[in-house]
Amino acid sequence: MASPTRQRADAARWHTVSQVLAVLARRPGITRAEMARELGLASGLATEITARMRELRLLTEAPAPVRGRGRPTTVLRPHPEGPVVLAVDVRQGQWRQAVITVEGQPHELRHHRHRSRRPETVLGAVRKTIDHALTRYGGRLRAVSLAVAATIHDRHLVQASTLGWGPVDLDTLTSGTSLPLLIGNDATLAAAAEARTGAATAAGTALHLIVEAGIGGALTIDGRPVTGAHGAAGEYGHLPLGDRELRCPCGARGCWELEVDGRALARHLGEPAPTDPHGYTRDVLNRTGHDTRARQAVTTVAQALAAGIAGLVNIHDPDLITLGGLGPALRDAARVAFQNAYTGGLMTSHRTQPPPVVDATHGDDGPLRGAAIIGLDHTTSEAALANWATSSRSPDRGPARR
Amino acid sequence: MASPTRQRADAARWHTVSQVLAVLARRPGITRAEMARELGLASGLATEITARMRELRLLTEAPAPVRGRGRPTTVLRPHPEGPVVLAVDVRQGQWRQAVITVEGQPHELRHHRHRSRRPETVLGAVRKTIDHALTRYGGRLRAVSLAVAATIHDRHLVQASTLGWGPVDLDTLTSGTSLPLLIGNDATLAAAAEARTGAATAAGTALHLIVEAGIGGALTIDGRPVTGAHGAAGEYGHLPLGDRELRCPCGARGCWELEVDGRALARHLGEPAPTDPHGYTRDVLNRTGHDTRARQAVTTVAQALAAGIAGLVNIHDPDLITLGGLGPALRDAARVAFQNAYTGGLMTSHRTQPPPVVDATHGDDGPLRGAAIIGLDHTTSEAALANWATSSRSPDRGPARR
DNA sequence: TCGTTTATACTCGCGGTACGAGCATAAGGC
DNA sequence: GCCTTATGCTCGTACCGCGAGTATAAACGA
Repeated sequence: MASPTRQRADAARWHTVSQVLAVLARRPGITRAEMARELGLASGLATEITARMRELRLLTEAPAPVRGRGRPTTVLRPHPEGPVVLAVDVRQGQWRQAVITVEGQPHELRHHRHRSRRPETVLGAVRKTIDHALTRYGGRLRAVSLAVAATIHDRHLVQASTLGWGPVDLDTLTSGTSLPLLIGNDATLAAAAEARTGAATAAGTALHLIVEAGIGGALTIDGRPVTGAHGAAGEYGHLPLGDRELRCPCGARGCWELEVDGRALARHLGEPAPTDPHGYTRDVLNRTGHDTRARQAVTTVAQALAAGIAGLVNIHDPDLITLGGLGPALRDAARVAFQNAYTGGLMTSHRTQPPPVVDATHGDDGPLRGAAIIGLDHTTSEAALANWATSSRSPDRGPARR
Repeated sequence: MASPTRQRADAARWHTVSQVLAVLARRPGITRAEMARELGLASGLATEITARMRELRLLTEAPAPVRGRGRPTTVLRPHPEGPVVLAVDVRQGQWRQAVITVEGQPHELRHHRHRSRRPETVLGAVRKTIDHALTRYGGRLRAVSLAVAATIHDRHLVQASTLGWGPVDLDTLTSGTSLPLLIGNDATLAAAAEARTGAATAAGTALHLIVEAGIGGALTIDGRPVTGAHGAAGEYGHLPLGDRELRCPCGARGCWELEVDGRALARHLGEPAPTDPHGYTRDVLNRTGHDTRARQAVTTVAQALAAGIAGLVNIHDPDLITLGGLGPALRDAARVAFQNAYTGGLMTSHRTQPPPVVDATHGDDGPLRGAAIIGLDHTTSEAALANWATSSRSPDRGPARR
């Protein structure tokens, strides 16, 4: 079917094209001249690359606003018929979606409430959106990237405690479509978002931790989350930093998150375990102004959080730590205690310049943005670009519906 | 000085050459035909690459022992005038050295006892060896790779408790020579050795832990250790998994290693803290046959080790864990307790197929072999090869002494 | 012993990428 | 209206890797 010439063209090097797209995602609205400087491209190559990418429907060029002397340059923009990715974030109570172009900006951002918590209902709604996107974008849709508040193992959803789900087969979402489905834990993807477009962009190695119902997170190295052998890494809440007498629903004992989230606060206050740990924590935090016992409980929890983070600094040696979810609130409610527990838990060699613990910037959108990033990474990989080129180049088939 | 032609040649792609060397190090004594198959090289390219590498003094070819029909092929061997790396491992009581060719096998392996523990004495002896290697190998010596039993931070030795060293400037080892000096923590490099040529070669993500005086180790991803922002990652012994009441010499509290090494055994047995935790642990292990209290203490320690490992599996999700130092002995002395504590500490999602905990294979040579690997990685990187080519190609200067 | 089979090595032309020199172009500044 | 400045475009060149075709060196078999 494919001629020898075609085959060779498919095997061409997409390295530079991929680089251009990576820079475009990092600096949306960049001009062609800046791009060439950033990548050290000779002007001739810049001409050739942009021409090729235009032809491949990867980007368009618009006249750039003039700045001083010199021949005007152009602004690089996603092509109106270029590849897109559908990012989805499934969490407790609601799910979100966004469509992303090569520029990395989320479009068509939408939130939906779950009609029921049953997996079939939720996944059915997501599936509908995917089908809708397929009819709308056809061959332009290159991947679906899913963030889910659940334990992931080899692309399988093993358990989602906040959703009340056991094992769920996620491949039904794209079965029959030949669309690649990327799956990631929500905290892991939020970490990717912080590392790429959030508070940790300057860090080579960063640790993102999010306190919600439990503690999740991920270590990122050069913007890529460390996902482990089966994509299950990052369950920091289940490191046994806590009281060995306490049994965790995960099956282990002494899990860190039992000392940090709403369950810990309830224990310290002698109240029953909350059904909604997140809301409960907010309530207790609001009481700290006048309620001494609440303040004391929050302080203890903040110390447990800080001491754990210090231990993680000892093993990971990150440039910085980003805190998400309730983390910043817990820290702000007991700043001094937090800071003392943090530096006190560091090895002395880290104490001269302790890695800063900063608030995450993406908030609730972290997982969705992370999913977008991972999806975009996939779509702008050299292999995927070669693939896009073959479907884009043969006008007889067009960017085919699949 | 350099002609345009030369410049362009320097900027040539060393990718394939680097790949060939990587395969050569993984499979010493490989034939040219096998190499071509492994890398998927067309026979024409194999011819061209080997010719170039011969010319660059990167390898030589010798007739391969004949196997069945077909035109005989050749065995690829390091060039007698090819690049070499000096690997050094400095530890308590002694230091070791080896010279490594592109094949990765250590040559001229030597052990030296420290004449005194003073840093000046030890580093002076190492410096002498480096100078000696420089006169012997000249421009062939491309890097010195140092493993040291110490906390490393931004290429600086911060503290070496077993050696009794405070901050030490290591750059004196190569000052004035323009030789690249690579520095790594001993446990980190042992992890690299296990991942590349040891028990974890099949694993994509592996965790290596070594119990000596304290616990060190590293996570490896595709054979590369995760070193953190300043090369200080891997201090697993200083994760606060233990008793918060115990103060660690590192400055923190509740460090894991206080529950696992000789100090823990002494505490459990009501004996004074040992000056030599390693030897003390060996003694206690030898007593377990007849001494019930010793057996009980070892069991407790083995459980602390196993429970910690389980927690690390929860956060890292490795394919497997390699245990070095006293780890295997502790485990073997209380197999059932270890196994129960291990699986008991895992999240249920990891329990169906818990990552195996296996003995490390390199033993005491791990750090030296790891240093060799890192040094070789550096020397066979594309940039370093381009560098080698420029000095190798201009016969007027020869492989210059620097 | 000599053709046949098999596995590998060598030669050569082609397509493709990237570089860089030189030229063209479109703005502001004087 | 020229000069300066910044950028885009054209084109020749070097080099890489592919693949088809050919050559070579061994074992095998009649």
